[in-house]
Amino acid sequence: MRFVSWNINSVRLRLNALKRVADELSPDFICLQEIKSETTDFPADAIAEIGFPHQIIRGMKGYNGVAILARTPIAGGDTRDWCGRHDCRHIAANIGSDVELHNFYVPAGGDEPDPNINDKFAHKLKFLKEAETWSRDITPNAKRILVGDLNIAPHENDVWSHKQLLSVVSHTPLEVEALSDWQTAHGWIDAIRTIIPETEKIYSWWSYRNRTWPGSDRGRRLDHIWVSPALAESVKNAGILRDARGWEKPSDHAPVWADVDL
DNA sequence: ATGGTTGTGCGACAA
Repeated sequence: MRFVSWNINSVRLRLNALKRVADELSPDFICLQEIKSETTDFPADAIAEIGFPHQIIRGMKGYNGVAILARTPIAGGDTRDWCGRHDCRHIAANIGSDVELHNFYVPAGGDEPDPNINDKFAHKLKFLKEAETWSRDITPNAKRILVGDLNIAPHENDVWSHKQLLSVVSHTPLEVEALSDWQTAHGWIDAIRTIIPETEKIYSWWSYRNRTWPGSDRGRRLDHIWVSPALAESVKNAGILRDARGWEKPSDHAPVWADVDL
């Protein structure tokens, strides 16, 4: 089964790009973040025509919002609010008989990497801590896939310059540690890095704010696909559709994908 | 050090 995770940055604005992702990657499941659409305004029919009639959507006006798209029937999973907010940053589905799929959109965290003066950064850290606790409490042996825009690039080769980004939100040691704690709390395995070694620089996001694409390639790997220990040996391939960042009217994120034997 | 761009939706705010 092929899984795609993509921060689409407005689903209504990028239906054509979504179709292209579906055509070029032929995924079985697509997890979207930042759909920026109320659930009632979600372009469900158009996406059904692309080949994904089965949809679980959690949207709100203007901001955030996540969705899981599937070719075959799926059931709504165990989703919840995080940090006591109804801000549509997580949705889950039960796929097949014994697999959970979790789709996350972690808060970006603002600009200042100090939780004492930046509420957004404090929110990000709290969210990561709650996700860690959740990961420790869920049953240990189930087949699970966790994807999303986690808004953290953990490794040196997940950013264009480790040194220059050490105090930039998304790559600070505090966040990297919090992400690592989340990951180890359940033994989550970084599927993309099981295929593409940490010695190779790979990115999934390039800022709109500087004209770095594709020239100077100042990217970060903010988007992730993790699998539970039960699926450790089941990741067969993975990658990032870098080209999508160069399409007309692109999202600032490229889709990431992984093939998992279920 | 600053500002750079995009999206929602029509004024900021978030990223």
